[in-house]
Amino acid sequence: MTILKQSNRRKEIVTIAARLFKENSFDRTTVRMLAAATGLKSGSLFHHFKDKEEILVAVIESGLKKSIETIEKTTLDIVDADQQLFAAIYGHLTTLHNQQRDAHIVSIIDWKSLSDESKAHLISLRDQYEKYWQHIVTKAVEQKVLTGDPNLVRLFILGSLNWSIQWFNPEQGLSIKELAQQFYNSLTHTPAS
Amino acid sequence: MTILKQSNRRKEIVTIAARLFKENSFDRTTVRMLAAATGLKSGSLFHHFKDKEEILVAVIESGLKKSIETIEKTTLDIVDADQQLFAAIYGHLTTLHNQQRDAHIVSIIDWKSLSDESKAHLISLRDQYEKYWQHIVTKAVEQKVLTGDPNLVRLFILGSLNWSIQWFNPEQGLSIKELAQQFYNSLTHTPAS
DNA sequence: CATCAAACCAAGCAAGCGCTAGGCAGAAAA
DNA sequence: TTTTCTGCCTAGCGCTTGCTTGGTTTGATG
Repeated sequence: MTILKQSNRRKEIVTIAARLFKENSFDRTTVRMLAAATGLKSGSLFHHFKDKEEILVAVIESGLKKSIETIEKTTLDIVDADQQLFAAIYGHLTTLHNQQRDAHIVSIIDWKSLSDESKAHLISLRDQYEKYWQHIVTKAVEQKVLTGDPNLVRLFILGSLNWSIQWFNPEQGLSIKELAQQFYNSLTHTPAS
Repeated sequence: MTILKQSNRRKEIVTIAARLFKENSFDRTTVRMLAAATGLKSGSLFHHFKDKEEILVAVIESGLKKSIETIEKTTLDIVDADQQLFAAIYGHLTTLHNQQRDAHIVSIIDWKSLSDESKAHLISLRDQYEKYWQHIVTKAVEQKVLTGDPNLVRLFILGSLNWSIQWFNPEQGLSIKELAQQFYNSLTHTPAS
């Protein structure tokens, strides 16, 4: 609201902050660590952000926006419910583990560190993202690809995917696409090829 | 190592700490908050624990032990793979959301705040718990109740269940048992009754 | 060249943090 | 009765934290 034009410097800081927040969590990342990583002195950060929390908000916001962008691009022009479901799974795992990964991961982990005001703004973004999922899951249930209350099924699936940040490492073993395939198969009871 | 006999006072502190850690996270819970909640002065806590991290370790340990106890009691004498799976799901959700809930939740959230030495000890406990799950899932796959690589399927399921701490509230709407049932149905594609 | 705002630095403050040291009361042990 | 031990308090130390203040550099613009 204050700074309309997102300066490049700001974006750089957000990118670096996302990485540090992911590695250490928000609370354990000090402004001095952020300063060192960005090549600034600690005080100079507050020229770009009014306080530390504003950095976190910017990080989470960027991650959520990227996720929304991804799910729009990769699912909106698919007709079949099962293919659409797979695309959504693959897209979600990609934003988590690969492209822009850091930002989305932070949005999953550090909600607790946010003040109520900041939360309200970000929750509406998150809701927007989940609406896409809701639509996809509902269609999949109607066409018997999935079973159960769409609302709960959506929560089950997203939880499962989000949890992968705890154990999945794309640099060893499975690729992201393979993981998505395995996940889709288990979910829909499709036998392995 | 120092205190072999677990004093009652220690257990009380662990219980209260579990609640606070869950509400605020470990990092945002100060020793002064712990002291206030236990009715002690902040310094007195260190008569029972050598440092703050030892309190976290004790909390997580108690939560994991409770989970192991629960899965043993509720699944070990069941023969059918599908019933065993349901019991494990129900048991896990129970330790998360009801009985002793705070402790297990903390073990899910606050791994990052642990030093490497503390982690090693707790991971072996967690592995022990997951071995039970591995066994149950493997059997379920063999009997076509579930589909896919048992290792991955286990991670999918536990992730999904753990994620429920982000959105599920047993005091409004669904009961824990109903949630478990819904989850089981979606997972196995069992049509709703 | 002069101007001015944006971007940064140097220095440090106030508050809060985990934790320690030393002492004291009361019960148990000798 | 004296000693010992446990559980707690009082007081505060040393350090780190997020953030502020006042001044300096830089680069674009008239």
